[in-house]
Amino acid sequence: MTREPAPTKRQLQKEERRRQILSAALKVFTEKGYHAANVSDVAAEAGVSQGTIYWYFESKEELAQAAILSVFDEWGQEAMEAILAQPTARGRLEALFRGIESLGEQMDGLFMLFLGYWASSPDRAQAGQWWLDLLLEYKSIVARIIGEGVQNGEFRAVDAEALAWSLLATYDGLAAYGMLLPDLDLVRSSRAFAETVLRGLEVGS
Amino acid sequence: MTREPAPTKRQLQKEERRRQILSAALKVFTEKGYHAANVSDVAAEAGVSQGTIYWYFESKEELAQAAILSVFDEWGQEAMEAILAQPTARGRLEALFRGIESLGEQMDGLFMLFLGYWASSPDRAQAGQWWLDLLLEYKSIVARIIGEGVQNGEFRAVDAEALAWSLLATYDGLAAYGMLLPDLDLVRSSRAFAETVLRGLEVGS
Amino acid sequence: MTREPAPTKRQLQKEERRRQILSAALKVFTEKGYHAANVSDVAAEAGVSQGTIYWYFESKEELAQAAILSVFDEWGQEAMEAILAQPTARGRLEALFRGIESLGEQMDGLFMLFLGYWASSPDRAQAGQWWLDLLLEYKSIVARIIGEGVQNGEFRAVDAEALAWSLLATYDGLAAYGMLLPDLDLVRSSRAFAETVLRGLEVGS
Amino acid sequence: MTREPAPTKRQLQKEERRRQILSAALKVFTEKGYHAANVSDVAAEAGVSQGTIYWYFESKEELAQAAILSVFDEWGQEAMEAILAQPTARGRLEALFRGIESLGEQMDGLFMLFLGYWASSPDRAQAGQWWLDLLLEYKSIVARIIGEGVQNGEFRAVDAEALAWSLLATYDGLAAYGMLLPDLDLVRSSRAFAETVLRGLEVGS
DNA sequence: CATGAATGAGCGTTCATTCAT
DNA sequence: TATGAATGAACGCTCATTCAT
Repeated sequence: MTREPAPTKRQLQKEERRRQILSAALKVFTEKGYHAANVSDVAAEAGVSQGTIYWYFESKEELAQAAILSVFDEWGQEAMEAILAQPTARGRLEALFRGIESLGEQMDGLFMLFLGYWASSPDRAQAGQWWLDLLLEYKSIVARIIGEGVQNGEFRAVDAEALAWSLLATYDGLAAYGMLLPDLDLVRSSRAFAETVLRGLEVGS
Repeated sequence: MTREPAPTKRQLQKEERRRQILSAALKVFTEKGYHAANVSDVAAEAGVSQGTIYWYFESKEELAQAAILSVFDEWGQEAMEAILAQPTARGRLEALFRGIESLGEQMDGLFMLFLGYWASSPDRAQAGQWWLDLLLEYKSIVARIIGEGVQNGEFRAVDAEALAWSLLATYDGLAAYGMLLPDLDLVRSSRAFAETVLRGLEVGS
Repeated sequence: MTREPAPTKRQLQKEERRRQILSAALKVFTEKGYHAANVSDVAAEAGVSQGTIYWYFESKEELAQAAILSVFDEWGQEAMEAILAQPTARGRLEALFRGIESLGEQMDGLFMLFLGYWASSPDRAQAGQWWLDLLLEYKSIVARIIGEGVQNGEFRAVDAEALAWSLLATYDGLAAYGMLLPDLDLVRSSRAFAETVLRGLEVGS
Repeated sequence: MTREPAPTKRQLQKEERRRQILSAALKVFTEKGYHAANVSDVAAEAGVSQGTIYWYFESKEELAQAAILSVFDEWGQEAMEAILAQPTARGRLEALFRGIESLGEQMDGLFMLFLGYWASSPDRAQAGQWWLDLLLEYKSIVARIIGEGVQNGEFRAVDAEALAWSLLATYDGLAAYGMLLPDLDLVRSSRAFAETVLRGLEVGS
C-alpha cells in the first residue's frame, strides 16, 4: 500500500510555508481588518519577506480569500459530521447551531475580514463570488434540514428556503455584533434564539 | 425657556448645503462602499469642491457617520410611531419587523457602508461607538417589547435581552445578504422568520 | 479689441506650473532615459511633490509624451516657416535638413526618450500611436517636397514616399548615434549626407 | 600551434545549453523589448529555471548583450563575404545595403532590443560600449568602401567618414520605423535610398 | 464660504538576483 | 549543474487632508 506519488521534502516544506503564511494572514487580517492590514504586516507575522507572500499567493485579495476558506474547509467537515450524526431534523438543526457557536471568536473575525474585503471591492458582484458559493452551500444545508423536518412531520409547514436565509443571517449578524461588543454573550443569544426558533417550528397542538 | 435665535438666511443656506453633501455622500458611499468611494467622488456628486466638504465635515470618517445617522434619525421616528401605535407586544414586534423591511434596499447599502468603514478602522472599539450606541438603543427597544410581552403573559418566559440581539442580528445579516444576492427576496425571508419567531414566543398549550 | 475670455491669475499660474513640470520632465527623462528616471526625480527637479505631478498629468507615460510633443510643437512651427520661405524644392529640402540639425542635442535626448519609453511598452502598437502620427506628418511633408521637385523637373523621377522615409530615418538614426558618441560631429555628417542626396536627386545630364 | 584541447561531452552540452538560452533570450527580448521581458520569461522559453540562466550569464544585461552580439557574429561573416566578392566600390556598397536588408525583421527587433536596454541604462556611456565597438567597426567598413571609391575615381570627393555615419544611421532608423510601422516597406525604402545615394556619389559629368 | 492646487505618507506589486538543497 | 524558493529594494500611483487665494 503506497501513498500518493511521494511528496518530496521540498513539496512538504512548501506546503508548510503556505500554511504558515495563511495562518499569519488569518491572524493579521482578522485583527486589523482587510484594509488596515498590510501585506508587509502579514509577512512580518509569518516571518518571511513581502516577496515570499507573492510566491505563494497572487495578490492580497487572493491571500485573504484563501485564509477565509481555509477556516471553513476545516470547520465544515467537523460540523457536517456532527450534523449528520443526528437522527431527527430538530437534532440536526441544534447540531448546526452548536457548530456555528463553536466557531466562536474566529467566526467574528472571519466575517469582518470578509466584509472589510468585500464591502469596498470595486466590483462587488465578482469579488464575493467565492464567498457567495460558500453561503449558498450552507443555505442549502439548512434548507434541506428544515425541509426534511417539514416532510417527516417534525416541523410545521414553513418556507424552508426563506427561513434558512434568515437563520444564517442571524449567525452572521451575531458574529458582527461579537466584534463590536466583546462583552456580548454570543452563546447566550444563540441559545435563546435557537430555543425560540425550534419551538416556533414545532407542530402546533 | 428661550426660542432658538431665529435662523438667519445664511444659516439656512448652510444647513441646505450640508444636507446636499450628506445626500451625495449617502449615495456615493452606499454605491461604492466606504473605501472605494473617494471624498472627491462625493464632492463631484454634490457639485461642490473637495475643500468644501471639509468645511462641513471634519473628515471622511465623520462624513460617513453623519450620512448613516441621518438615515436612522429619520427612519427611527417613523418606525417608533408605528410601533407604539400597537396595543399588543406581538403587534409591536410585527410593526418593528415591517419597519425594518421598509428600509429595504437602503438598509443594505447602509449596513455595508458602516461595515466597510468600520471593518478596517485602526481603532475599532472607538470608531464604532456611535454605531454601537445606535445598536444598543434598538436592542433596548426590542428587549423592552419582548420583556413586556413576557410580563403580560403574551409570550413565553424567554431571555429577552439575548433574544433581542439575535433578532437584530438577523436583520443586519439579511441586509448584508441583500447586497451579496440582489435576487434574494428579503421580504419573503423576513416574513418566514417573523412568523416562526412569533410562534416560538407564543405561550405553549 | 478684447483678448480671450480673460485668463485668470489662477489659470496663468497653473499653466506656468505645467510648463515648469514639463521642462523638468524633459531634462530628467532625456538625461536618464524613460525607465531609469523616476517620477520623484522629475518632481524634485521641478521643485514640487510627487502628488503634484499627478495633478497635471495622468501618468508617467502621459508626462513623457507631453514632454516630447512640447518640443516638436515649438520646433515644428519654426522649421515649417523656414521651409515654406524657400522657392525651390531643393531649397526646401535644405531648409528641412538645417532645421533638424538645429534640434541638435535636444533631438538626441528626445529620440532616446521616446525609444526608451516605447521600446519596452507592453503594447507597442498603441503606445507609440501619437509618435507615429508625428512621424507620418513629417514624412508627408518630406514626401511632398520631393514630389513637387519631381513634378516641376527639379528632381529625377524617384519614389518620393519611400525616399522620404529613408531621409527621416537617417536623422533619427543620427540622433541616436549622437547620444552614443558625444564626439560625433552630427552637423558634418548631416552636411555630407545632404550634399550627396541632393546631388543624387538632381536631374542627370 | 596547438589544437583546442578536444571539447569534452560536458563542454558540448554546456555550449548547447548556452545556445538554447541565447536563442530564447533573442526571441523573448525582441518580442517584448528589454524592459518588458523578464528573466523568467526567457527561462520559460528556454525550458530551464531562472537559476540556470544565472549559471550561464552574469546578469540580464549580459544576457541581452550576448544575444545581440550572437546575431551580428553570424550575420557579419556572411555579409562581409558578399561585400568582398564585389570588384567595384559601387558593387560593395550595394552588397552592403542588400546585406542589411536581409537582416530584415530580425534587425528591427535587435535595434529595439538594444535601445530598450541601453536607453535606460544608468551609465549609458559604459553600457553601450560593446554596441559602440560594433558600430565603429561597421562604420569603418563603410567608410573604407567609400574612401576607396573616391580614391579610384569611382566616386566624387566626399567626406567618407561623415557620410558613412549617415548611411548606417539610415538603416538603423529604418529598422526602428519597421517596428513602429509593420506595414512600412523597408526594402522599397532601402532601394530608393540606395539608388539616390549611389547616384549622388557618381562622378558628375 | 468656496475653491482647487498642493502635499506626502503609504500601499500593493514586481523582478533581478541569491542561495540552500 | 540545476532548481525554485526566497529576498528586498524600488516604483508608480492614490487620496485624505491642508491651505493660499
